Amino acid sequence: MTSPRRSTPKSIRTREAIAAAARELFAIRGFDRTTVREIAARAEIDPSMIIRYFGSKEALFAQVAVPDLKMPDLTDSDPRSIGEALVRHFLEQWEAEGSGGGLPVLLRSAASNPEAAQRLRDVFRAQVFPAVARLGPPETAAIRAGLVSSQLLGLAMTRYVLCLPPVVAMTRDMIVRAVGETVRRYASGTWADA
Amino acid sequence: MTSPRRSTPKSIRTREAIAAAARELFAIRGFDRTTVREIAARAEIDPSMIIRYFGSKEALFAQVAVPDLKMPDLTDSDPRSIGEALVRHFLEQWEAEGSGGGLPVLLRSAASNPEAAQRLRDVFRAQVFPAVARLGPPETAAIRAGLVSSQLLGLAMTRYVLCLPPVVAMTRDMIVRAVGETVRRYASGTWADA
DNA sequence: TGCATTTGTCAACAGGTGTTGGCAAATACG
DNA sequence: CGTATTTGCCAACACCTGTTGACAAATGCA
Repeated sequence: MTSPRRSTPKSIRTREAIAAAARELFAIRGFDRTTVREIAARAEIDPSMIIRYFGSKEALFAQVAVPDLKMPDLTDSDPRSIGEALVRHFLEQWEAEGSGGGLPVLLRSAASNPEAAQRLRDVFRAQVFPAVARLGPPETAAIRAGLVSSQLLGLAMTRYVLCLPPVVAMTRDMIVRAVGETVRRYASGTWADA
Repeated sequence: MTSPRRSTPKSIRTREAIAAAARELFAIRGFDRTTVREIAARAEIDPSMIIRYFGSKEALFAQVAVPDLKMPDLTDSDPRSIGEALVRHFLEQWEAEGSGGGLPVLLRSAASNPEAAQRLRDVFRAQVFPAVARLGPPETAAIRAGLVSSQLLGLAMTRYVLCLPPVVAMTRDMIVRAVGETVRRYASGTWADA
């Protein structure tokens, strides 16, 4: 008996083709409206391969919907510019990975898919919260992070998911200037000032 | 031949039972994850009745997903309080109608359902835009309304749809104070001030 | 009361879903 | 080269979907 061989170069290529096709479709249609057969067609393989490679449609989604926000450490930067920096980073992150990123995938499905929603809450707790916590008093960290998320998530919804015309038409710099100040206020916890 | 009679008291009752059940389920599961049979079970009638009364599942959704934001006219109120007034109105509106309102229904489905998204854009144009337009210079009306929507929609998403713990835990007054200032800035168009 | 119309139930349809097993071809390894 | 293993396609499964039509019961009107 010979040692069982696994993950040959060919299998890796198709595996990534499936993952790429899944990311694109999940990101523009959401989990429910994307069928296994559609993913297979885009990856140019048989639907049954998806099950063999990933086990199930849900498992494929779980492997594909893993956002990495790459949150920067803004502890040492000018407190007046952390808001604009955060917004700019968020926009660049989204538009760079296009509609194949983990965050677009999650945001499309989170409203109607409980597991996607849970995953998004995990992203908040593991990535947004720690980054925002450092920018103000610890006792208000959760609220500050929550408010920052409400604005950034709303921005992503209106601009990329819902495609509200005025928000889509705005340039990146316009958004950075307008929303940056909001995020700065939220992140630093200075909204109670009279 | 006698005149065909229609909309008897009994038919009206079941018709509204179907609509009510549909509103509740659409609002918590979204359009795709809600089945005709589920709606029928909750309304305690036969699935086929839904088709006979409304024509199709999509037509039922269209009849049920008609939000009325009841936007107040804030032209004559104190400019410094319009933000807080708008946020408070938005929160009360949402929590009053519970999960049976037209806006919750739409927001759950808009991310993955193109027709629901179009409907939400219509609500923006017909209700949010006119109300915000009066609160500042006309040439920036679209952008101001877009920014207001991004924050209010993000708030609804994080608090009611995604249920981000810190945002859920905040009291209504805390949200009004923190987010009100943001909405005021957006609505009046004073975010470019150095 | 008599009769047309409506309201409701049941069963079934056609189509699409995720998923499975079998089998031919390609592939890697001794 | 020979062979064990993998890769891929095909057909089919069991299930669920929205929707339809036939028929019985209830109902409103003259």
